[in-house]
Amino acid sequence: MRMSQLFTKTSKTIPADEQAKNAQLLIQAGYVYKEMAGVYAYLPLGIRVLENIKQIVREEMDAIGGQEMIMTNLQRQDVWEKTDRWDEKNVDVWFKTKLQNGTELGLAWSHEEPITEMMRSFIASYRDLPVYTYQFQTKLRNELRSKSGIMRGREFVMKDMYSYTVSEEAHKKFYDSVIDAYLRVFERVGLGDCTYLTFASGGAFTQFSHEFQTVTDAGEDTIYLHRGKKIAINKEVLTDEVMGQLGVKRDELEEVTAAEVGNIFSFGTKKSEPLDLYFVDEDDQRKPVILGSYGIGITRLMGVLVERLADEKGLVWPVNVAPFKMYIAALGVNENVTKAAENLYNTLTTAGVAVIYDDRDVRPGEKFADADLMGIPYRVVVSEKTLANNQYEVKARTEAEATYLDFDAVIKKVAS
RNA sequence: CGGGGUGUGGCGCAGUUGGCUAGCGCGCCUGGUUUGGGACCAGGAGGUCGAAGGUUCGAGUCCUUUCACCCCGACCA
Repeated sequence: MRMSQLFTKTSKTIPADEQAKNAQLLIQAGYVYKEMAGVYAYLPLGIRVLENIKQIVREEMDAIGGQEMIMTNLQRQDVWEKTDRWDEKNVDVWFKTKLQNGTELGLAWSHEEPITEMMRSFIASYRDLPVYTYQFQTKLRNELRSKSGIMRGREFVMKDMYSYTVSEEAHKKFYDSVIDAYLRVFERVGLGDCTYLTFASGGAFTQFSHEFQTVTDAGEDTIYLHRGKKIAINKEVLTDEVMGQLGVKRDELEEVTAAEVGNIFSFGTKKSEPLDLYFVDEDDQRKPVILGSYGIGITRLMGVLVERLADEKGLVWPVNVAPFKMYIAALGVNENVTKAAENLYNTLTTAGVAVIYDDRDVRPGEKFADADLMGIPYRVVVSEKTLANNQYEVKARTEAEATYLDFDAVIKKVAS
């Protein structure tokens, strides 16, 4: 991508109507556009980050047997009535609308019911199980108050996975594999060292559910960390009994604020019974299917990355999720400089490496400031000075010192 | 939903107790000089002050209603 063709612009000032650091920086750097409170559009830079995060999640979900699909945003009333969740007294985040003939529809705030209803078409026998399916979907929630920028919006992207298994044992096994997969996801997006498997309130079928909480002041939850065991307990379930079960002592725990980036939950037969999702086992016995649901807030994760990693100069992206790996800044309007920069840009682009080439006729300071604000992991400077030694100046976003490399070394640096 | 705050060119802001043709910085357009950390000079375009109603000789400044946005709280399968 050439900087001169990118339609978004960076701004020298932060938007006055945003308080959250993630929203301030993402808007300032041109990653997102605020349509209204809690509703953000993802611009060319923003969607690249989002897609990179999704791809990591996709790979990990596929690795444990997940099959990707996508449900609909318009939902039926009758499906939700089966679990008594159509009523706004029970679910207060509904957006609803009507067909022209007056039929009421719901706008998807979750997909547990519709997807389970759908599975009746495909699950009849134990031979059809297990099923693990997931999607990346936009959820619409009529939150009373949105806040924290893209971390708590009325419209957001979530990866939600659902498991359908024959027994509690089979469920438990998959559930545990999801925990491992999630930990790999958070490791790969660059939050491994500050994201904790957290014990939270369960439901009718299990004592606990599990959350994945990333430590950040921008979060909304209070959790108690056990750094040694790399686990945490949500404040809502912190009791002597729970601490005893998990083998931790109160004075080993550290109270911190965190953001929930993932949640996994066992439903048992709580959904399958009212929604009539049964299967027949080897002994011709009719049994309800065991359900689990597993979510990762994709857009929230992006917000948390900003909150955790940004510095006083702007955004900072880990290489794995950055919109571009390298920012090529050509300094001056010199012909040789332009030629060398174009060559580097073309070589990397042809090799499939995402790089952004600042080909604008602006002063060096502006290019440096934009490279920093946009948070591109590596910045390479091409100028008469560097070319005099047949070299390129390469600086990591998170480091102060630059190194000088020749052409092949620059390629090697980002092509790995 | 309760409490608090804010709406003035694209962005960030200033506009004393109501008073003349509504300012400033950034950005934008034209020309020129510049080119290693957001340059400089000259000239220019762009707002009717969130919206509606009212008080007044006169309203960005006062009153009423309303909309939007931010923050705190409550809420968050």
